[in-house]
Amino acid sequence: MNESRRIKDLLYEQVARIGKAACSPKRLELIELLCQGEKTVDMLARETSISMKLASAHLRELRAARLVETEKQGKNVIYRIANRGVADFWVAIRSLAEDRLVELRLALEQMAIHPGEMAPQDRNSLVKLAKKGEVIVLDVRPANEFEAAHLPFARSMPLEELKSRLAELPADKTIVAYCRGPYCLMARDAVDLLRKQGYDAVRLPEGVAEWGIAPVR
Amino acid sequence: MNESRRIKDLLYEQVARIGKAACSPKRLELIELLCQGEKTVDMLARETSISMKLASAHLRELRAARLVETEKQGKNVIYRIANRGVADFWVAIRSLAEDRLVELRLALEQMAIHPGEMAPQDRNSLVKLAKKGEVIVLDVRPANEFEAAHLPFARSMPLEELKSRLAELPADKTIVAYCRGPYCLMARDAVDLLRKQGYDAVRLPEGVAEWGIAPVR
DNA sequence: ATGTTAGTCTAACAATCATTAGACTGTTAT
DNA sequence: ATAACAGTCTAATGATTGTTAGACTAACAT
Repeated sequence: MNESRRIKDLLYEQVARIGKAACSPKRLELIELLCQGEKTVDMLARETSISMKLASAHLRELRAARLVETEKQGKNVIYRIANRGVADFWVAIRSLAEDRLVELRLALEQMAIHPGEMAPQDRNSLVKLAKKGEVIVLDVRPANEFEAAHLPFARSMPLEELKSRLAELPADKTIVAYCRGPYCLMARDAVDLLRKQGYDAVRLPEGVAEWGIAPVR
Repeated sequence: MNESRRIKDLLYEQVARIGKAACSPKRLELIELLCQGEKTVDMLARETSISMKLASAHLRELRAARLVETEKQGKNVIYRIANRGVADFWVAIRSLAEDRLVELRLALEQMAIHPGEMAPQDRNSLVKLAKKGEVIVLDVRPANEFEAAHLPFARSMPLEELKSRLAELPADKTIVAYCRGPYCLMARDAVDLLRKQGYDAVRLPEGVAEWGIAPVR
């Protein structure tokens, strides 16, 4: 009888290792970033506004749970998610959180007060429109993230370059901007800028993780 | 710039509340139990081999994350999972853990050394066989869990009653026993007993949560 | 060789969490 | 009324974490 207790405790303890990896806000943010593509420690530290030391410590936890893998390249250490299941898990825990926690839904609604928020629509029809060139799907993340993975028929134009590259965008097409996902504000800022310039722009609050597109390499 | 940092921190913090609920082995075990159907605090405490006080404290955490709900019934407090999404999450985190953690896979293989472990097979064909009565799908969990939710065409025969009710089982049919899921040992014990009695019995290491069947009420 | 960059490791402190004990609150039974 | 039951709440403990600082290492540049 106590035998099976020991076995059980062992099993649940292992599953809890994944929970432990997911119980810190910063670690979740790191996972989301890594879903966009591989990154070095200080890229991750800068994006999450924490010290490299702290980033390193959090990444160690994620590695202990085998959710991320590393590779040394020159003097950099490159982190990436272990596989697509990790990205799926990030989407799953986020969607459970949004389902259960009113506070989170409220905060997201606050964000959506900005003009140009897009109602989540059918992905297939968006892809068709993008394929025919009837809308421009604009990826405003840094270029290396676009290279690692992007939505079908998307064009890369990182937020920092947007202002100076406006001439490349046709003024008569609807522009659908997206970034890292619903918690990332780059697409929102891009839409603000585009609308001020007279473009018909909307934000798609999804990214490659939500579309189930895994980064290459 | 710092404005969006604050917003982001808030969002990830909310998601981390779900992670925190899932970072303790005992809380995961409680979630799994509640996936079988509603239960009182001391039922949960007994099943998980912890004190009622500790169970109460863990359940408070789960309630803070809105993963469970309570209802007072007489002098008992009844806990149940908030909705089916919670059960889906339990299956998701477990499957990520099994994918990523060799230690967990090894422990599960140890368990499967027992005779009568069934290879995970097509659910539809199992249901068809059960419907035609060509196999007996046997639910060996306590009766109230069977009532809350069970696999299609399953028969209830709780493990404790199994020995005394053997006469009810046809000796010429294959018996597929299941319980609360892969981490529960009741079906394994049932299969051991049935095989000793000469039955052709196998264990299906799945339960209602894995089949996406939510408990009623 | 020396310094710089990019990162890890260890130790330490503070903060949080798990667990238990003890007092407390309703509810039912007598 | 009183006792028993089922559970919560508070406070206290020890154990784990989060976070930072300082020493360290490996790769590259000069």
